[in-house]
Amino acid sequence: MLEPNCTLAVDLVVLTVAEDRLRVLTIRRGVAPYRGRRALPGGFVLPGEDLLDAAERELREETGLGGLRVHLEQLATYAAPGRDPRGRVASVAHLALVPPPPGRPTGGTDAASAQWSDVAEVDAASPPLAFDHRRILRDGVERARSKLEYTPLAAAFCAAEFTVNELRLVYEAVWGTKLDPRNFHRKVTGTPGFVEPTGSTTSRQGGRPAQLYRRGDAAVLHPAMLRPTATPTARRPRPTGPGPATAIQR
Amino acid sequence: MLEPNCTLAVDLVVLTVAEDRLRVLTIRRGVAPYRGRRALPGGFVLPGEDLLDAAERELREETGLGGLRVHLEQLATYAAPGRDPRGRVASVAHLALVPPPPGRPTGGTDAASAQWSDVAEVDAASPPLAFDHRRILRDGVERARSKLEYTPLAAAFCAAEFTVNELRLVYEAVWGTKLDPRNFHRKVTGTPGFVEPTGSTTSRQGGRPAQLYRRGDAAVLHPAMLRPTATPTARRPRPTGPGPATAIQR
DNA sequence: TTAATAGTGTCTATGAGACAGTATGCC
DNA sequence: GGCATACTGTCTCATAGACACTATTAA
Repeated sequence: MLEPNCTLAVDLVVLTVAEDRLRVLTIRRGVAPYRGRRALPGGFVLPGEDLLDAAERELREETGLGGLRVHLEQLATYAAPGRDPRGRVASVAHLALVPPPPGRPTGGTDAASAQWSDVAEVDAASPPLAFDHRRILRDGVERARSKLEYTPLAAAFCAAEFTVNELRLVYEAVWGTKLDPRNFHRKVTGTPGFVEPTGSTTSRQGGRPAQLYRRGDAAVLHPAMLRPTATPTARRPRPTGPGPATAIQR
Repeated sequence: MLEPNCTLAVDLVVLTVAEDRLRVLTIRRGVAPYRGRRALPGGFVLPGEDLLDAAERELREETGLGGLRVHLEQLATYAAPGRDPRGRVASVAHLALVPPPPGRPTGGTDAASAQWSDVAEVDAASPPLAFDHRRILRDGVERARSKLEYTPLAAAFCAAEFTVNELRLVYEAVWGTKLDPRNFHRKVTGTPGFVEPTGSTTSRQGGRPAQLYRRGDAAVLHPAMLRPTATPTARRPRPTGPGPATAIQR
């Protein structure tokens, strides 16, 4: 047998979209170190427990998100020496995407007060999150942003049935951009496997009733839903003047 | 202080392209468990050592890849209970992309014989790689494949200066596809920040001398180099017959 | 009716892929 | 010259984005 030399933990970046903003679940630490500080929910991996199971258990225990459909995936591992004053702790961070929670999250055993907060505010908060959780949060948000580009995972932020409009609001909240509703609609319904119509409609928005959709069965999107880029294509200067369009090389 | 409950290790998926094939570095295990089996190089993280440093050290120690430029990034963490019979081991796998090695890799301390092998052969080998290394290898290869799409990382497989042709051979080896040399050339040289001309040329291929390039400074490619898809766009049936091109919906 | 949201059509610019054709080296 | 590789031009189709327009409900 080997001599154990570190403690294995999981931390959770739990994201949702509520009131058109990207939100993250944080807890207030009830014990040292960083007692009283906000932190990402997490905890130690039990003997005989795999990482994803530990993350799922913590999600239930600490956040009271019992029955929700969640998307859960491993994010990255953080094990810098000194990141935890109690000793060598390797934290395997996980990313969870959940639909908007019905009410306030309920604190569990060691989570004094779980709470949804605006991601930007948490990132800029003073004092910052405990440990290296600010970095983990940033990595998680960036992962979520890029996953929305090439997977149908935005639906994980919605209820089981949703309208195209609701899906667009998810994209806008996560990316922090505005999208053209009409082009978005065409793109979503035109990408095979992205969404499936349920056949029923809803008029919860007012206006013409909208079709309801379920998440489709595609694992990746073809074509992808690319984020609008600041430089639409790195804006190569268009040849507008007279003369040959191609510059002489060499 | 906390009671350590696991052992922290790093494993390496070291990939290169040699003779137009994607190759992975494996070692033969000199100690139990899985003694005599092929495995990915790796080892335990030292006290006070961060993960990436451990991976870098193992890369040097175990594989004799001393002075090479390498790209090294964290891949994922594998910690299923029972994955190592010696006890609870969390392996933080890393992905390394290296230029074609000048000679045979030299085995280090506990690596009896490091060796480059065809990725497909290793994946299909019997007996399979030790531990869960087959799964790790697959995840690493898939990561490399998709990273080539949206980053200029293919250049990590090349010498410091390379031709467009050499870069294309990298893509073809990693993706296992053929690419049109002419379109590839236009795309690579037209994507800002992908490659930078050095000004000099080479005629190592025979034929007209080729420009030499260095890796550019872009972190991501705009536009991306997408893998050719089996279904170019999920092939919606093209309207070829007479009559209105758009089918009536509903 | 108006307001509001849902959804379609169409135009333009750009990129992907196919492939003809030109450039420049070595034999 | 012949051949091989490097590179450019051009055509076609698909997609992204802009935006006019139609559809269907509630008040």
